[in-house]
Amino acid sequence: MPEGHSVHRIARQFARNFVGKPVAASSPQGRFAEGAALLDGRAVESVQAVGKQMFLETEGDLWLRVHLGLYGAWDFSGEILVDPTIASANGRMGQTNQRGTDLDAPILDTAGENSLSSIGAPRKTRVHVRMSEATKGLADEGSEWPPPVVGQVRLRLMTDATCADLRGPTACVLQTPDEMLATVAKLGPDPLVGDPAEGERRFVTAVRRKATPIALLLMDQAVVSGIGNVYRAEMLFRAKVNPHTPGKDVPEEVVRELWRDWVRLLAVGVETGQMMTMDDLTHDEYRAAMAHRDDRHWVYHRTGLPCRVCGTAILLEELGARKLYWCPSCQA
DNA sequence: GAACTATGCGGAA
DNA sequence: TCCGCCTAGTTCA
Repeated sequence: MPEGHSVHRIARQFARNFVGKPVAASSPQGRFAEGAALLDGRAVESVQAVGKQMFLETEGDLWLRVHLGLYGAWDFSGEILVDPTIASANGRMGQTNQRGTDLDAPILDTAGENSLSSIGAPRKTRVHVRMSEATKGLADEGSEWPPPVVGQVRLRLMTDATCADLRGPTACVLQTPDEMLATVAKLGPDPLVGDPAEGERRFVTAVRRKATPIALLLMDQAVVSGIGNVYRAEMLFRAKVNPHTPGKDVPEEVVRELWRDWVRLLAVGVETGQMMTMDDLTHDEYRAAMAHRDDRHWVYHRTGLPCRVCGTAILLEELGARKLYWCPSCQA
């Protein structure tokens, strides 16, 4: 479900609230009982997001690899230190509401009064925001500790103050350091991992070597990490590229432009928790666009609606079993 | 309460 | 290329 920005936000939450502390691990649902038993009691040493995957390192050279897939989500509760680089810290991360935002982030106006670039010591909160249907009703029982288990919790990680519940992941496995490195080695560059210039080089090389349509390459996690169906459609529109263009036929300068756009979009997404792809709109224009559900992007989810730029009806087609939205005129 | 949908992906065919 | 995973929100009856 979440694209790369959400996973980076989650990793920051773990960095703030779990790294350096011993963790109690359990699998209330039972499907990760053995893994949880192995993790239980270990200190968390580091956490890292690469693309759509998160890696949590514990003492004893054990790595937890989590991929949220389409449905996965982390719920944080209890006492939470807010990472000053992200908009807010609490609640559900990964799963998003229909507007396509992380539920932990305000829907609107995050760049204004709730400024993200605030400096200073992390704030401490003791909120217990619950957004999903499955977990609602607990907001008034925020003092309960440990939090009651609601729904299918694959893995619960708890320090003495903070609780993180994982539901519905595609992958939740333990790895050795070598296995973890092998997993990362298969992934394309992530703008927030390593040197972005080196990432650009790898991306350009990978794209321009293949005859595969650029729309498929952007979704290929071996080519570039973290881009999902929303960012894919929006990036191609922003670059005015026909989705069917073979990678090798996309001019090198345009490929570089795509990478740099991903660098920008990911940074904004991590800060705000929103996939803000219409950043060149004025504040008022953006507000107006946000006013209607499913109408916050250039082309994503806008089948049949007039293109915001030229008025042509936005097309929907299936490509690689995923829905592709694009403007046949702007992206001719 | 059923049906449908989803920002993903691995494996079977 | 299609299916299944496995969860939750929305829509519709």
